Amino acid sequence: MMDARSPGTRNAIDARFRLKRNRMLRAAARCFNLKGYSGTSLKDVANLLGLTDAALYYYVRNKQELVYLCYLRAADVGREAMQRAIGDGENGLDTVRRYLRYHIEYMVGDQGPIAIMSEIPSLKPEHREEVLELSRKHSAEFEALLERGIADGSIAPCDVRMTGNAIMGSLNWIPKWFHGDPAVAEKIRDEFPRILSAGLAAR
Amino acid sequence: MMDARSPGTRNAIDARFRLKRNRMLRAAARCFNLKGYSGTSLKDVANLLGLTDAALYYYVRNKQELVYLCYLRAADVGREAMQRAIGDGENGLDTVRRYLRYHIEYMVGDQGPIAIMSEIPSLKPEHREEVLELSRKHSAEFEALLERGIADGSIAPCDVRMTGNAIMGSLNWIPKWFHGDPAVAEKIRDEFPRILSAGLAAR
DNA sequence: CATAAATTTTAATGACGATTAAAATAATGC
DNA sequence: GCATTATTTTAATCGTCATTAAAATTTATG
Repeated sequence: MMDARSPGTRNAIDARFRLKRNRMLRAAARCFNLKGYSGTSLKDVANLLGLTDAALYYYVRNKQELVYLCYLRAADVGREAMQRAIGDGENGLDTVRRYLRYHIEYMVGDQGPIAIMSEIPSLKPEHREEVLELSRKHSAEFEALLERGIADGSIAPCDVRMTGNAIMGSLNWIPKWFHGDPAVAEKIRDEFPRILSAGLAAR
Repeated sequence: MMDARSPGTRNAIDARFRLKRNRMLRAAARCFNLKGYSGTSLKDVANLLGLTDAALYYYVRNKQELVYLCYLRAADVGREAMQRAIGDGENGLDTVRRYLRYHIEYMVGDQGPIAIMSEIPSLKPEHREEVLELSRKHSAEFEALLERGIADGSIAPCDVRMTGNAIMGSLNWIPKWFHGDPAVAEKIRDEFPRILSAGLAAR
C-alpha cells in the first residue's frame, strides 16, 4: 500500500478526495453567487451534492474555510488566465485581450462557476491576508499589462490604476448576473473581451 | 399638537426621524461594503452612530429591513442620476456620460456611501421583488440610452445588453474598493466617466 | 470473504447575534 | 415647570445554523 502507481493507493484516494472537494467548491460558489453568503447554509451546498450538511466537514474544517477555498480557486483561475495570456500575447493590448478571453472562459465555461469575492472581510485574518495579497498581485499584473501596452504603443496612455479597476470590476461582477445559461455564456464570450478592451487601443 | 405648520410638530419630528434614519442607512452601507453582510453586526452599525444596537430597532423593524432600505436608497440614487442625465443630455452618448458622472458623484461624494447590492437574495420575497424590479428598470433605462445613442449616431452599434452589463458592473463594483479616501474619490470622478464611455463613441 | 480504511449519516450540542420588553432618559409642548 | 411623547438603554430571551461525536455504511485491499 501507499504505492504511487496502482489504483486504490494513497495517491488515487487523494485524487478522488480532491476531485470531490473541487465539486464541492463549485457547488458552494454557485450557492454563494446565487443566494449570497449569509443566505446559503451548508445544507444548501450539501443538497446540491446529494449529501447531508455534516458530510461537508469531511472535506473542510468549517464554513469560513469553505469560502476561503472558493476564493483561492477564484484567484487561481485568474492567475492561470494571466499566465497563459502573458505566454501567448504579442503586445500589451493583445495580451490584455487574451487575458480577458481566457479569464471569461474560465468563469462561464466548464470550470465555473467562480465565486464572487464578496466576503473576504469575514475570513480569518491569515486567510484574509492571503486572499487579499493574491488579489493585489493580480491587479498589479493587470496594470503591468496596461503599462506594457502603453510602452509598446498598442494602448493609449491612461491612468492604469483606474482603468484596471474599471475593467476588473466589470469582470468581477459577471457572476452576479450570469447563472449558467449557456446562451448567455456564449454572448459573454463573444462580446465582453471586445467591450472591455474597446476603449484601450491607441489611435 | 399634530399640527403641520410649527416646528416641533409631527412634520418636524418626522423630518428629524428621517434624517437620523438616513444617517443610519449610510452607516450601515459603510459597514456592509467594508465588512460584508454577515460580517457586520447591528452593534457595528450602532457603534458608528454612538448608539447601542437595540436603538436601531426604533428606526427599522429588523436587519433585513435595514438592508432593504439601504438598497432602496441605492436604487433611488441611481434613478435620480438617470433622470438628471436624461434632462440634461444632448444626445445618447452625452446622456450616458452625464449619467455616469452624476451616479459616480453620488457614490463617492457626500451622499455616499451607497451599499453594494450583494444580498438581495436574503431579502424577504416582497422586498426582494421590489428591489429586483427597480434594478431591472434601471438597467433597461440605461440600455435605452445606448439605443438612443446608436439611433442618433453618437454611439457605435453594439450589443446593448452586454455593453450595459459591462458598464453597470464596473460601476457597481466601485464600493468594493473605494472606502472614502477623498483623493481616490477625486480620481474616480476624473477618470471613470471617460474610461467607461471610451469604447462607445461612433467613429 | 474479512478486515480496515474512507465516507456519510444521525442526533445532539452550542454559540453568536438578532430580537424583545421594560425601564430610563431626553426632548418637546403648553 | 409639568405632562407627554420621542428616543435610548439594560437585561434577558430566542432561533438559527454551524459544529461535533459517535454510529452506520460504503468502498477498497489482501
